[in-house]
Amino acid sequence: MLNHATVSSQPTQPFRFHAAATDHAEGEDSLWTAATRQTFVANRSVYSEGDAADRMFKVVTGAVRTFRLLEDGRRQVNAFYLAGEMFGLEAGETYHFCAEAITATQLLVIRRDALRRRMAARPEIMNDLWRLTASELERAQAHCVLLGRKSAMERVVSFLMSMDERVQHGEAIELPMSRQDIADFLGLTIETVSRTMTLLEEQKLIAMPSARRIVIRDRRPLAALDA
Amino acid sequence: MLNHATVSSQPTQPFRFHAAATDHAEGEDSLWTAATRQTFVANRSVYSEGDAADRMFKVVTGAVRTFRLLEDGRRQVNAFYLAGEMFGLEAGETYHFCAEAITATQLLVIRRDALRRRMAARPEIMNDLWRLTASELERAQAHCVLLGRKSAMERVVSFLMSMDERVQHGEAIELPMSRQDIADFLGLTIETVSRTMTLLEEQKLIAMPSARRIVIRDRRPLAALDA
DNA sequence: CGCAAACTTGAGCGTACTCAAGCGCAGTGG
DNA sequence: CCACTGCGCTTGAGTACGCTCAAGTTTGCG
Repeated sequence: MLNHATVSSQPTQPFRFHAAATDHAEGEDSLWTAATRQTFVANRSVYSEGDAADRMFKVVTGAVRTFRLLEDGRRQVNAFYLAGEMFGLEAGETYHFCAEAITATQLLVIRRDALRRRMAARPEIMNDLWRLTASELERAQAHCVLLGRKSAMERVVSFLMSMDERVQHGEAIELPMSRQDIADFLGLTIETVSRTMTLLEEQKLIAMPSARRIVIRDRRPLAALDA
Repeated sequence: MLNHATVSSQPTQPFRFHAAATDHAEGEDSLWTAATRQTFVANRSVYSEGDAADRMFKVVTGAVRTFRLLEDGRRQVNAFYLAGEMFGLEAGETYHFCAEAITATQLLVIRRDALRRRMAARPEIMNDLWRLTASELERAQAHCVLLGRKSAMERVVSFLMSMDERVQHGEAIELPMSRQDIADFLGLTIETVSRTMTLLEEQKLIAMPSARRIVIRDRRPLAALDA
């Protein structure tokens, strides 16, 4: 049985099953050992809105974005998934989003019928999947607060702090996604994201060795903005 | 067993179990017949953020809002729940939102341990609750698109269309919530909501016999705006 | 090295916000 | 019966934050 005490308390972070579930012989590993591995080049679609939701994924390396498009091309990025994070779990029959690899990406893929078989054998798995859905819900709700009520500066800081927590960071945060991806995630334009980051750099709160590498220089005021 | 084919295809609408599950002797009713009934006056809190999530609710009459507050008083309304709709289901141990009665409201209340007992007896119920969580997730994600990428006009129209579908409408839509509630739901200010509705009225797309009563006059262009 | 894509910067604009006043309706009391 | 009051809503004027359009600049890759 999976460790139920490890549901993330961080609503901005995708759910992960306990990484060190060594005392659970049939824990996480039993789910993903049956999985196949699949490699995607940058910008390759994993699935599209409306596709039959017959698989679930876990990022091994790389990064994935899920998003929705409006008719006129406006895009809302729903979430980014980094190494160790799972996505593509649907209760219904079809996906409600598009998912694309951001960079070269390796995914573990588990078929839904395999999932169902395992659930039949060990009903606790259903509970775990429910909690995964619930943690995605929590994340989406927190994102609504950001999109509905926060300024551009607060959004960008919130994003950077979240990435900082999720990336295994030696010094700098490596951003796999473009400014356009970030903008579409935060409900801003690419120019506003760029300007806001420049402002943070001018205020010496962050450093940008390159556009995709961010170093947090002064955590305190950033955390305050991320209330 | 509940009718699994009835997961709402409308992401903007809270989930309802099939209303006419007459062929399922132990369907929805078996869940809520064990429930107690509780009455709330307008603006009375149902639960607060951080409270132990030990109960789940179903609106009999009235309306409920769930929301989150930031330190400085900014508020994001997550959802409105009308008659027949359920809320307060959490996978974790505490609520992530505040819930308040908007008007005088009657709720069915089911305790979580009762829910757990029923799940133990009939595991399909867990599946139904998972689907309820999943439909809330879908709604939240659709709301992210609205908050991140839609104009004030599109947001207001989207809200009105959603209310129109959910309220059992004879002619007019009766809004239980204030302009402030709507504004905090749509990520706008009260003035913008008011101005936008006035504009819709001037364009003869809606009529407002009173501030809380809205009549859809020309559905076509409104539906186009709600793409 | 050269090109294209990604990112940054600048100038001007527009949508939605802020601040403020006015309106309308329901409830209350003279 | 009607003024009074309070609250919710509307309307107005001015502003600001983030967007649009348009160069530049940097980066990565062939």
